[in-house]
Amino acid sequence: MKEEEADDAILLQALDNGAFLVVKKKLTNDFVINARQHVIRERIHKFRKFRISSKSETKEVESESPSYKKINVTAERKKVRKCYGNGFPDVEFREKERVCVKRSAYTKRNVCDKKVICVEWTKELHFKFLSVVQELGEGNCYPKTILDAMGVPGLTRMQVASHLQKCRNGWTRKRGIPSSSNSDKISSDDSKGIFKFGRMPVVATHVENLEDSITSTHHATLSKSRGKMDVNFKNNQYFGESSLMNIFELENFEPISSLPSTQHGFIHHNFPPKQASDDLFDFMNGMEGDETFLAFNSIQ
DNA sequence: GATTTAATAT
DNA sequence: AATATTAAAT
Repeated sequence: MKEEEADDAILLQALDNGAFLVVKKKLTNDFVINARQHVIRERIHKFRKFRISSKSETKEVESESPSYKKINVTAERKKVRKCYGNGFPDVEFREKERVCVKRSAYTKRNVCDKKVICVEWTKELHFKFLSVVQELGEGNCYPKTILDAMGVPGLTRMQVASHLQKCRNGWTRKRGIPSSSNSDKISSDDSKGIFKFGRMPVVATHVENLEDSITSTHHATLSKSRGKMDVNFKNNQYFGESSLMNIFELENFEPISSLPSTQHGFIHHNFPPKQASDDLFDFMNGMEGDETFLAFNSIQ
């Protein structure tokens, strides 16, 4: 076997085992910078649509690609007004969280971009969810109950509710409720209407789906051209910044344009460039193993 | 008034 | 597709 083929075999094996990032040893600072740029680029991409040009009434989308469109802001405003009414706040503090969540794209200045913080329902988190749900049993699965039982620090009730909704609907958010549910509810016990709320999701199905989903999404594609890039990302969601963030155990971070404020207890939320590079470098070099390739997994 | 849920927005 | 957010229902 040629050396290159052997390398590919190892790479593929690592990817099959769930690695989302494969990096050649020995790490160079160039790589770190490169990786970081990927993160930055994605971050920019994520927020660029919120950037508003103050002069024209168009929302500017700055980019190297020509495929970005300009969006009529007034039309958008109408839409927003329709959704939220006239006096909607553009800043909202979530329950019990110190995280400031900004909503919608309409501030006078582009001073702050907004960040909607999403919880990633990792395998671990979902399993915890499932075990709690099973413990609670049919008829007792309320978002709040589940949330309390789970005991996960930053998690909110709404997030649990959202997840619960998806699980109940067969891992989707499609409209129609399973046809059987109505008849079950009414026929089996109508005295209290107990079955109406607190419904338990169908656990077995979801475990299956989850496994499938995870394994499939973690098959990164090997790039044919070697030497160019040592990182292979399949898609933004699983191989992008959130994965990198997981490595650092960073929960959330702010858009580039927003500023410092190092929260107590949290590692740089604003992710200063220099610091980030150094951290990544240290982290990866500190890893065990002396193989040609080093692979690690975002979901363990 | 708080929570749950379905529906919808992002 | 996955999650957040809203608005109606309880």
